[in-house]
Amino acid sequence: MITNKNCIIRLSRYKNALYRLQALGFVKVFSDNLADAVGGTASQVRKDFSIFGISGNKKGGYQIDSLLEKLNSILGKDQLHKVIVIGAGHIGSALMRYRGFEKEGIRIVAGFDIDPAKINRSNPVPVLSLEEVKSFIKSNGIRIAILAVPDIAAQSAADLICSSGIKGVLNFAPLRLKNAEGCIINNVNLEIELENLIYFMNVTEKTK
Amino acid sequence: MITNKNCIIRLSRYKNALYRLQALGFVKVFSDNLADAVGGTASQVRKDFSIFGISGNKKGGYQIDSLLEKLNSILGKDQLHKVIVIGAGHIGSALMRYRGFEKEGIRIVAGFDIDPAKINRSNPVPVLSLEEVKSFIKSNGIRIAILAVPDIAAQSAADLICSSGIKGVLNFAPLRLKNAEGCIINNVNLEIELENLIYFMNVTEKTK
DNA sequence: TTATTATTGTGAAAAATAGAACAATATGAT
DNA sequence: ATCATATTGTTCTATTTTTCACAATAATAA
Repeated sequence: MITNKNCIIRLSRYKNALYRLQALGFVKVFSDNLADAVGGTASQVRKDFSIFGISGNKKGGYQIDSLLEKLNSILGKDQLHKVIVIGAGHIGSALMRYRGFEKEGIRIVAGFDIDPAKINRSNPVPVLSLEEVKSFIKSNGIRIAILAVPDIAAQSAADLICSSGIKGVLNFAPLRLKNAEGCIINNVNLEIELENLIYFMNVTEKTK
Repeated sequence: MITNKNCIIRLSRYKNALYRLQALGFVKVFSDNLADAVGGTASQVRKDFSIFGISGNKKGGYQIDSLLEKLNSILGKDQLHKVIVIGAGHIGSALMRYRGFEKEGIRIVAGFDIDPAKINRSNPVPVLSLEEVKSFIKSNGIRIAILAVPDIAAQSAADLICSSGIKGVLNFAPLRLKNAEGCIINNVNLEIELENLIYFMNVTEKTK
């Protein structure tokens, strides 16, 4: 079992690059093309593929369509993923309106908020009461949630959805959550991303 | 020079955990407390600190306030960072309205969009025309930009702002940008984050 | 057909990162 | 004042990740 997060991220990047190449009319691709496209080395591309038993043709490179098939299968993209958003504040609402997920087979099917004023059942993506979330998860077989609530509410919301059957959480609250047994939590922390950027800006500036 | 991104991310997490501990009335902290708080090991905490010449007291742990001072200085948090947002779509607008950055010394001072309908000079965070971005960056000494434009527009927008003096970009477009000399680009790719989550959900499920 | 070339696939080497172990030592107890 | 204890700082070890290097081989050319 591969536990290298960066490796999986690279697979996603390869996949995205391959779609772009395919759109440009390319049919096959070499490891160094992909390396250029995602910013790595050719041997890392080949090693990544070899880990997952993906093989190409000596001197012939890789067929883009069959490569995409394999990557999509590894990444679980051969099925539609229904996702709910917890928290209909600025970030949560933006995610519900964001159209970029659809083409990745990710559909946001509902949002939930504790504030009655935010509830709106007639939205394209309806916003429901947080009280309904448990039954919604169960009756719709939802496995993935995006958590976009204020940090003070994040842990209790995480506990609620994980105990309701959610298996994976993408957490936007700037806070490390204790994850329930059998539930994976990935964090997206914009403040930390910016701090990181600032740190590396500063050190490269000083080095120069 | 430290190039380990994860290490810098951990520093941010330590910092955040320390503020929480401080708010709870704690004055000193031990490496294992911090390890628990951010999910690592005590020796990694001490190692991280030692890399940056941060020292505590044998048997006495670390003074939270002086530790915070040092971490904040390393992370460049002893100054206010003015940030602009390129693209006033769903994500860009949400970021402009997001209040979480302020307490981190990050102030979004303006947004820019190519669509005249999006321009609004009387907003709390004004949305200006993309044509003005170069002069705005120069006259306000802006060094950091968040890029939240459609992927088709991302590279040209990145080229524009980098050539105007931007030194760091947080890119939300699901696309790896070629970075201009002297400009650092960090990517936040929500599709890839979700794919990653899905992959690890699937493998842990199969393993079980 | 045979030689040449380009590219893969992978094992071995190197580099980077994390973790364990423990001497050094400050603190508090007796 | 001495002892016992808790905790740091750092060295050493282990693990993970990346890169190198090259044999194997498929495609192309002569």
